[in-house]
Amino acid sequence: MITTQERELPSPASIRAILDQVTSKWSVMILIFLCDKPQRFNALKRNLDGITQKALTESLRRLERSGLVVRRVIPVSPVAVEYSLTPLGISLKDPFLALYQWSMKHRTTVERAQAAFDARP
Amino acid sequence: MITTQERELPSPASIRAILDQVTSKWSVMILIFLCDKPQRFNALKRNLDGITQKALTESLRRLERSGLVVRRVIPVSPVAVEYSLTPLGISLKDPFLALYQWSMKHRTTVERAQAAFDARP
DNA sequence: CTGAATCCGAATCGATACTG
DNA sequence: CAGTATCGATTCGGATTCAG
Repeated sequence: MITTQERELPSPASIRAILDQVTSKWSVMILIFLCDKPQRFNALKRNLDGITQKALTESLRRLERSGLVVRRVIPVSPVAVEYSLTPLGISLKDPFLALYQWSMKHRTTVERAQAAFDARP
Repeated sequence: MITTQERELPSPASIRAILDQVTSKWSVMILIFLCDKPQRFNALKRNLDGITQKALTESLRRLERSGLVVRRVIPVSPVAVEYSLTPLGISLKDPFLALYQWSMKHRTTVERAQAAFDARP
């Protein structure tokens, strides 16, 4: 029997809820790009190569909702919107960078494993 | 124009494909549990508290396909199946532990940020 | 015990069009 | 420029059933 009462360990489900926010579709890539400097909507869109407006909007909302990203409207014409990391967002930099570098390092290994798996009898 | 030819940097899309495998729904939690020791299907299911058979099966398949997990059938009766990490899977331990610990540490902060966001006018 | 197969409604996706 | 609205397509999730 697993309980969370009186324990400092939260339930797996509640941790996974957090992980879900943080590892959702474009989150890692967006955070990585925002680490460099605050960026505007279309700058992110260009960098992310392949993301749709809708997906980018939704991802940024989710990150904003979780307190990782700040959305700042700059009242010029036409309107500019700049996204930047909060301190909480910055605290994810190291873990995300580790994930990102892992992905770069092991990309071809993973791709080969997948191809081999798919070619199985 | 972005190309990947002759560059050591893969395209964002190809990196995200890898990240998707690795950060997909239950991956982090499964890998964390498998770090301790190889485990059987139902042991994982119990530990993961809330996962369905289908989701666990699919997650394990995905991890196996990407070369992170090995599935070993132990021919006893009734049949036992043990899942364990490959060296590649083990190499994810540190990044995932970092993510996991971040989630535990900042869980309440994130939850409060979400509640505040949702309560906005 | 460890799954595979199926069904079905819900959620998500991508493309397109439109707006301040 | 930075979105919102909409719609059809695909995928996903959970429940159930069956099998080696």
